[in-house]
Amino acid sequence: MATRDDARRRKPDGAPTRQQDPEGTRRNILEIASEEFALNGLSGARIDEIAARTRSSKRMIYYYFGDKEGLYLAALENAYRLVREGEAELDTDGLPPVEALRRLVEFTFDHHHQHESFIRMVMIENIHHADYLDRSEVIRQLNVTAIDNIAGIYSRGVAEAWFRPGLDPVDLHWQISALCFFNVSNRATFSRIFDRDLGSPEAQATLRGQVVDMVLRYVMRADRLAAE
Amino acid sequence: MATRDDARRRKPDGAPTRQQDPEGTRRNILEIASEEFALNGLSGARIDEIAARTRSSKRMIYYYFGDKEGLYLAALENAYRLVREGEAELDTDGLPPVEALRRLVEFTFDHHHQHESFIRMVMIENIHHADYLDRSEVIRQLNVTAIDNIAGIYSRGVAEAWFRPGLDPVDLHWQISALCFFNVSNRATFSRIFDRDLGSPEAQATLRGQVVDMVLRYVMRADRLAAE
DNA sequence: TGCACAATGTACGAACTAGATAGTTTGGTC
DNA sequence: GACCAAACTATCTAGTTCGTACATTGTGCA
Repeated sequence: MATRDDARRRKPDGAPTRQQDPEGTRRNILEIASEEFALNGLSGARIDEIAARTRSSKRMIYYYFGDKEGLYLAALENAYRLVREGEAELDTDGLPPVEALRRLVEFTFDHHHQHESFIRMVMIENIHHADYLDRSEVIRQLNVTAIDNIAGIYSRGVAEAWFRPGLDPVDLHWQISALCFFNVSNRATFSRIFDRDLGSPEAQATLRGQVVDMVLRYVMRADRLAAE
Repeated sequence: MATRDDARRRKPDGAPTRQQDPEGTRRNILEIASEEFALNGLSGARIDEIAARTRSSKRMIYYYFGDKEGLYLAALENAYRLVREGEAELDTDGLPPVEALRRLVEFTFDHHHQHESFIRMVMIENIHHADYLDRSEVIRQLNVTAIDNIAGIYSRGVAEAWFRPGLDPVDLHWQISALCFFNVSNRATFSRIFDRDLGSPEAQATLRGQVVDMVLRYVMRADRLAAE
């Protein structure tokens, strides 16, 4: 298939020619818009600035996305979709429960760390009281799988007497998310206030180990822990 | 002392008279500005809107705070000061280490919960990569006491063989903060995605108990846990 | 080949927004 | 009661920002 990499083709005589590429234009706009919104927020991002960085024009933004809010919503949905797709890569089948849970937490920690702009979009969305997420049919459907994964690991762990019973997988997901999310979302203020660079590889390695530890200690039976 | 409650006094003939009250005007502007910034963010908040809600005027905002960023910085410092002052109310002296730590975590959880607009200011500041916090001499000085408190409890706990050794009080503070902060900061998106109202008193009580549990299990020696 | 419609470029305007200018009133001091 | 700095009011402006009107070009299809 002949993909179009360059935005503008040229006629044989060298004069630029308009080229139609709806999908490419749309994608290009969405990419730039996502960066700008993640960086500056909904009200902070500027349509003109987004348009300027695009290979396209402001006219096309309105043509494809309606208005600024429509563009923001599309960027938000895109961020969720990308990240949830990435999560599908995690495979804990066949691992013993404790190892599976450790793996899940490490993966979540790393994944959040690697997708800072997704984290920022979620922060921004929370500033807006999740109003736009609420309007999105798409996003809610994307979030069930994460729970299935945890629930599976947890129930195996309980069955094999490694984990204590009575915990709720959604709550577990909440706790893991809290630690992994905060690591990215509040790094700036925490680093400044306590005068530590929490973004350094060493600091991240330490935090990661502690987060794993914290979750495992929470879930595992006390008698299993004592045996360490 | 004669405090001024009404913004405008009136002459005997009933005509409004201009009244001077620098401190009151400043404080009034700061209050309204804090609300608006916490609600809408730095770029989202409107000077005109703030001025309109004030008992004062736009001119006075510039008179006292220079520009929009100056006003934002003042609001940020105010938020930190208020919350840190509130934290001083916590007293764990005389409590056994485990109870003291439990108390500390519960207090932090409740305190964050009660000061949502502070949390929002910190979120907003993180969106801005803590740039304004960086410019503030005032704020950094406010944050040492929190660590002293934790450090004291922890070292007592280790000495009395309830807590395992080798943990860093700042890291501990990080973990407690992460859980308590996330509870407020991400409530909107989490509630919507998992279709639970995490703001309800019941949900909050559950989460609170789990957070306390999580921290205690992380800090306590395994043999002490097993004895429960 | 020509038609209908999708995709794109250019220019502009109405509303908004941060901030400035100019002048007035107040309360304390000597 | 004259004087002055601080506190305050009313009004204006330069620049920005979202969004649109109108014109033009490309493409699939009858």
